[in-house]
Amino acid sequence: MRAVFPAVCYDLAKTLNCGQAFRWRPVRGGWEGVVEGRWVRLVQAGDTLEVEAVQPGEDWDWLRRYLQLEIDFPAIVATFPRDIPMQLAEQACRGLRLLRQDPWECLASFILSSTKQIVQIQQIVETLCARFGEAVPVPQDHALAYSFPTAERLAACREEDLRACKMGFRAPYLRETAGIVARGESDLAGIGRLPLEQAREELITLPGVGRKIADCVLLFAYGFPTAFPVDVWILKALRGLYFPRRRPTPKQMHEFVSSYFGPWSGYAQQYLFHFMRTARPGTPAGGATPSLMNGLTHGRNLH
DNA sequence: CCCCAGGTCAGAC
DNA sequence: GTCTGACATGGG
Repeated sequence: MRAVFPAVCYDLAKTLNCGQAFRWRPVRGGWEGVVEGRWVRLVQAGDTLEVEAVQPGEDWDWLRRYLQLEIDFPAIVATFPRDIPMQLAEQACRGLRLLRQDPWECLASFILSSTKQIVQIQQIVETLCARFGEAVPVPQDHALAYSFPTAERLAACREEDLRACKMGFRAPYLRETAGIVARGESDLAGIGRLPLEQAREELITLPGVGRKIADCVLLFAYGFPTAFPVDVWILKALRGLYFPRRRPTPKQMHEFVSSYFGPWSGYAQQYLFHFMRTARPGTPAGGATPSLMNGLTHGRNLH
C-alpha cells in the first residue's frame, strides 16, 4: 500500500534521527522502520511524505498519529521564548517534529538509554527486536523486520539473555519493569489519562525509571506538551545559557524551565537538545563548543 | 591510559 | 534533603 501525505514544514530526517525514536534507518533515500508491528517506508519529497506499508486497507490513522501530521506546528514554534539561543535552535531544527510513540516501546527503549550514546541505543534496541520481537510482513525480497518485543516476552527472558543484547546493568531494570507491565500492575494505557504530575509519579515507581526517563516517555509517547527531560546535554545548555556562574539545583532548574519555555516547553527542549548536539559545524554530532556557549551567553541580552 | 555517553540506585552524611 | 560511587559497554 502506498499513499502521499502533505507535510509542510516537516523535516523527516531530523524528526526520525534526533534521538526520540531508535528504530529508523536511512535506506536508499528514504527511511524504514516498524511502527506498532507494521513495516513502513517513508520518503520526503518536498512538502509531501510518500509512505509505503505492507498492511492491506486504506486506514492510515495509525501512521498519521505516529507522525503527528495534523498538528498546528507553526503555532507551537511561535510560543517559544524569543531569546538568542532559541532563535538559533529554531534555525538549526526547522521542521523537527515530536512523534507520538507506543508507550511500552518508548519506555523500554529509554530504560536502555541511560549513559549510552544514541548510536549504541539504536544497536541495543535492534538486537533486542531481532531476538525477541516477531517477524512482521515486509515487501518481496526485503530483509526481515521485527516488531518491538512485548512486555510479556521480555518478562519471560532470563537476565543473561537480555545482557547478551549488550545492555549491561540495564538488563534487570528492563526485565523487572517488563514484569510489572505484563502482570498489569502498572497500566500504561491508563497513565496517559492522568494529569502530568501523577503520570510522572506512576512511571517513576518503575525500576530503572527516574525523572529524566519518565519525562522522555511523557513527552514522546503520551504527548504531554510540558514534559521536559533534563539530560546531560540540556543541563550543559541551561547552565551555560541561562545560569552562567550559578549552581541551580535540579529542582530550581525544573521550576525555571516550566515557567520560561511556555506551554510547549517539551518541544522547546527537543530543539535545544538537537541544537546542542549538532551545533558545531563539521561534525555530525559534535556538540556546542565552549566558545559557542560563551558567544551566546555574553552576546546580547537573553531575556 | 583517560573521559564520556538522552541515568538510576543505594548508601553515606 | 544533597552528594557519591557503582553499574556495562563502546567510542574518541
